[in-house]
Amino acid sequence: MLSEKGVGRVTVYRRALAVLADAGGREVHSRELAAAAGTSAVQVRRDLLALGATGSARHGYDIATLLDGIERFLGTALDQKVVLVGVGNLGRAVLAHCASRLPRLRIVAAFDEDDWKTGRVIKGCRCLPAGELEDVIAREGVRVGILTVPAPAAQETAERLLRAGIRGLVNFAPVRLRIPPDVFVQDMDMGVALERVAYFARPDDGRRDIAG
Amino acid sequence: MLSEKGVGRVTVYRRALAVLADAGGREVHSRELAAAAGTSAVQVRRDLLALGATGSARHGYDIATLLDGIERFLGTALDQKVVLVGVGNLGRAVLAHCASRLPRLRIVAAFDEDDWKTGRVIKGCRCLPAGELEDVIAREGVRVGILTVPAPAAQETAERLLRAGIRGLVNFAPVRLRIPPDVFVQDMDMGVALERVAYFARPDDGRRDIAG
DNA sequence: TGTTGTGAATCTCTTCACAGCT
DNA sequence: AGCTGTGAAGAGATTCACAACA
Repeated sequence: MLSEKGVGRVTVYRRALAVLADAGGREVHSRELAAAAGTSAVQVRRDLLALGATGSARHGYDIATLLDGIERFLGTALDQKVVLVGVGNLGRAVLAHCASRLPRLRIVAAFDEDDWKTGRVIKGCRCLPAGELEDVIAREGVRVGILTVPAPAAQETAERLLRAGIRGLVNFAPVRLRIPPDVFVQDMDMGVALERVAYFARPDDGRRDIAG
Repeated sequence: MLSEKGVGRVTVYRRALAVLADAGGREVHSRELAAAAGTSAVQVRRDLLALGATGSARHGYDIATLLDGIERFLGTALDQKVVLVGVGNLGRAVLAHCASRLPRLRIVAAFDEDDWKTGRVIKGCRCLPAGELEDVIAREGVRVGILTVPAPAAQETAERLLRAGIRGLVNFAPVRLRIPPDVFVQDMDMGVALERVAYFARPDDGRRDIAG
């Protein structure tokens, strides 16, 4: 009942609402949420409507009710176990980010090929040899994986994760994964992102019409 | 003449084409490019058409010609100077990634508040005190910035970058930046990404109909 | 036969416009 | 007066279907 993009926006609303609630706020208008989430007020109202929330013309939306509604909508999504594969620079950065900002998504283990990394605790997360990947995922029932391995290892690693039971992936490797469509993949390709920004920020901002 | 999303896809095509060219390939069919880029053959043909490239029914597209066409389309975009602000875990990971995979986007400097980081060379990139940010950007004419600072510093840092002349940003901070619409911003919010994946990978895959 | 090029249809998301409420 | 709720319109992107061609 809510678009794929909409789910992303709702998580942003949740974040903004949590801040407002912490600050002692009681009510919020769609316009404010829109500003916080970087979208329009109409879009906010549509999204909130789509997940059953409702507000009053006088006071807008009740923050506590809204938060509760979003939590109910997201359901078990926010309290899941996660594994991360590839404890390089990026892997460590992601581990740190998750630990400090996403406490409810528990990273049960990080995996790496390098022996000298395994056995240690990195950013509060135990690091295990890649060989134990299947065991841990199956035993813990993990459904979400984060891929921070080098590009050449991405496809093979993804397949291992899928075989072990993973149902959703955040893929930081600059590679398009070839996997069945019933597994949700979110690509985080910083190369593409950077080149896109470079394109739209380029000095020659003149339109190129029909072929250069 | 090409959508915002299309530009992102074209950069992926370019990557795939470079690999094919290195392997000695001469021609490529839209279907192959589609597989490499994770999209459909029709989409590829539309994109290529939009940037003026054309193929033959017999042999598909000529790889060299296509690469050349894409380079001409992207123009100066790929050879730009970039600055990065925030040399934490994530910043270092991004520096390493750029150095190894995006050699043409030259990161002229990384900035950080912490004195013990500045003055050193990290991942092949000189690290300067944040105070020199405006000077370097103006002097070098940098138009692209990467934000890897902590969330609380993101808005203020972004404003400093914009005042100094930055026209496009890759924002890794989990914050919606409030900046003028003529500056291109690409958000790379791993929190949103993870929560979205968690949602679509959740165990309770049952549809929730009209309100819970 | 298999592929490109492309008008038309479709689908999805977003915005507009405004009725209804307080 | 200002906000929510929502049908209708609009804009974009993607897919369908097929003509043209080698």
